[in-house]
Amino acid sequence: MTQAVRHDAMRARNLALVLGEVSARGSVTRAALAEITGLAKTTVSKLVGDLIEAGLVIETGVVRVGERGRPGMEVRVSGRRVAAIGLEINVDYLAARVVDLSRSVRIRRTQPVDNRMTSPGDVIAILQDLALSVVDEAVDSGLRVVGGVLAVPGTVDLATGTVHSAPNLGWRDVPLLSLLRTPFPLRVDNEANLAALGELWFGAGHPDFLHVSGEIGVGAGLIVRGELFRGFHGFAGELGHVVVSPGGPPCRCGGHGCLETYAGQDVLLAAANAELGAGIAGLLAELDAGNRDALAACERAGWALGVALSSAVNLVDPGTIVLGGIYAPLFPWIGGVVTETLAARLGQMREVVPSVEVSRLGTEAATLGAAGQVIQQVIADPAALLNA
Amino acid sequence: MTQAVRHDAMRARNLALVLGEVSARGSVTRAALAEITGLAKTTVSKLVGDLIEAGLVIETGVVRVGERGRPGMEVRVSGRRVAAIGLEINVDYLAARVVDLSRSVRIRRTQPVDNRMTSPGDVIAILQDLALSVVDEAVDSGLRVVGGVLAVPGTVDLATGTVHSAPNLGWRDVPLLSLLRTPFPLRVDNEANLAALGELWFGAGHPDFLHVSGEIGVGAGLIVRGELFRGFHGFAGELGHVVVSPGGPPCRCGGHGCLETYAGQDVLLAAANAELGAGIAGLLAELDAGNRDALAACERAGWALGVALSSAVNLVDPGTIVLGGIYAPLFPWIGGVVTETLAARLGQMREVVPSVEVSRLGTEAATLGAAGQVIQQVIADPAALLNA
DNA sequence: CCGAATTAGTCTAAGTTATGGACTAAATAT
DNA sequence: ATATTTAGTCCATAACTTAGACTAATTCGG
Repeated sequence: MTQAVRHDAMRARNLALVLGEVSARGSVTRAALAEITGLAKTTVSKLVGDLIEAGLVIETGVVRVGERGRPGMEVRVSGRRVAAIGLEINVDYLAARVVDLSRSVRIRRTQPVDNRMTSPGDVIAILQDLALSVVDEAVDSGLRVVGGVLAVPGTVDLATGTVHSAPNLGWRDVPLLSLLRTPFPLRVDNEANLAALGELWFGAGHPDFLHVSGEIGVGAGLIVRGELFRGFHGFAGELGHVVVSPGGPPCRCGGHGCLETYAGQDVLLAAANAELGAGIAGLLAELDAGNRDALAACERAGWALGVALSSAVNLVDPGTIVLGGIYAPLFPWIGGVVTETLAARLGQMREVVPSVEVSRLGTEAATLGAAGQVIQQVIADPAALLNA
Repeated sequence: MTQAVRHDAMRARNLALVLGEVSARGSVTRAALAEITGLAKTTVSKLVGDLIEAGLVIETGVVRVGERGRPGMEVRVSGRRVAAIGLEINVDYLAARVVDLSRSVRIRRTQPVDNRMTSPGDVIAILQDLALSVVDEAVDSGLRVVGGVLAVPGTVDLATGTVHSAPNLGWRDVPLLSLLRTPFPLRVDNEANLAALGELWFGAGHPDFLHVSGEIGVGAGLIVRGELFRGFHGFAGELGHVVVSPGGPPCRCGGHGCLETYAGQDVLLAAANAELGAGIAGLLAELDAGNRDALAACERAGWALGVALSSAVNLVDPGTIVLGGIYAPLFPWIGGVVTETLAARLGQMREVVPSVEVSRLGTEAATLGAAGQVIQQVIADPAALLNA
């Protein structure tokens, strides 16, 4: 249920409203903010004053808005004080990103580690060192890291920060959060979800799409009106196990003919006769060289993706579809088939078939989404930070 | 974005908070409300006073809560003043229901009309007469009908109230809302969505489920945390066109092997060699008589439903699955297969496979959901009604 | 070059709502 | 019969937002 609204909550909401508009518009004058929000000039001035004092917003300079009259003083979100950290454990690397409140990426750090060969305990130790060193660097440049999120390729219990199952890492029931000691509040979340959020805040721009994360598994994150759809238990978006053909190849989930058995990374590499060790780069080389098996594998994967996505479109009606992860570099070979398959299965029903686009972020999406989530939280409720 | 919060908005939200708790708990004392909401006793008293004055809430009587002390005066939502109307156009009938603010169904009216044989104009005329007569009856018993929603089996543009496409009625681009003259504000919405909402407010009780409406087409409404998920264009929940087998029978949507080609009403009847004219009753008779074709058709439909639902569960992660429409009476013959198919495809991945339940409402779900939506709106923002 | 017009931002008195604590009311326990 | 406990009201106060007066900084017209 909603909470009781007292004077302080009223103020908190208006503070968030103002900061949200400043963040969305880049820079605005107080007068414009009053116009936009419907709040009185006085109120806006006071709220902006508080935000400036807290270091969340800075005055950028005088700008003439209309033809005549006193020019306004524009303000924008300050990137000097508050920052957030995004962490990621993936199959073959650990990564950290620091993003400031204005959504500029301040620090990028990626560290190759074969996490399938390493015990969870060791991975966690390395990750903790990485996080601490990155935070030190951030603090040195005057930033205050107010929080962080850790992206993991698997299902996560958000409340406890426990990894329920991460098949690609070979992890089961690892209480990640309680094993990590960080000098900032940390949460753990699913990599596909965070990648979708990353795309939302740092990529495409539109606030309605289904973001597909092709990795060894295939995940998806659905963004509706700028918000992530999680489902009841938080496991929504398991596109990899949507049915493509019920009599198809057996899948590790127990079913048959899931999308993953057609379009997962390992399957693609195997079907293309590319070296598994070379990863996606090897496949790309084969494709460039015109390897028929590789081309056929992509064709098949694209068709399967189209079939699965047609089910997804019918069920959740996304605005557009963004292909990320390994599908981003493979887009030239699969984009066309996906679009055609989708159109063939949806064209009669819908006036508009969602367009299929490429992600602009590549592998960085999840870490950026992770850090972005903390930033978003500050912008959505700055009062929580001021009063803390 | 959120709106500016002024004193009146603060009051409006607290009013909604109090009324919401009263509605959710049946009857409560002011003291308990203060405890629950966190508002001061004084504030609760004033808010409840306003709600009583507006006729939205009434005092029911003195009740002893604790062991000692002055007994509290309980209040509950009043069903005496405010009511809403739910209307439905379906293939072979028109229906109207009047529901009061306490969610009691006050008037039920169903009128058989073969809407496939009747022009939209004539259908609308009959519906308007029905609506007016029902509202008259409601007014006679002291109710004030504050709004209504009309359920239609097809895709609807919510903003304009235009039926985009209703294949079972044979309608295309009918501007329903602008053709209807009603003495209350009216909206038009999709039947499957409203049926899900009906189940939410008048049926199962839990606030997280996927409600499947089996009719000639197969639709679904997803309820998450008590809210309907609509998707970007408002067309989410088209379960009928989720892929069961990509090489399956051709579907009117242009695709192949959609769920509808296995589990739609007409397909079921045809496969069971039941008379199409007799409708679902005919099929039920055949099943009771042990007709092998009919049993096999149900087996096949249940399997297909299970396959499609496994995709749905992977994508949207519903709390439970509720089977409504024709699947409610057919549940004894399909429920088992659906559950088994679902378990076989999901068991390895998830600890908990959503349970498959029957709808308690049958054909009434959509009209109740329609009226309920208006009631819900009043409870979510009573201030809008007070100030109007 | 100066005054009128225009727009931005601040200051102040007033309005609305919630609150805390004192108060009254109505019951049980001793 | 009195103390204790709980429900609900009353009233002075506090925390916001607001409207409108005011000051500041600019352009326009003569």
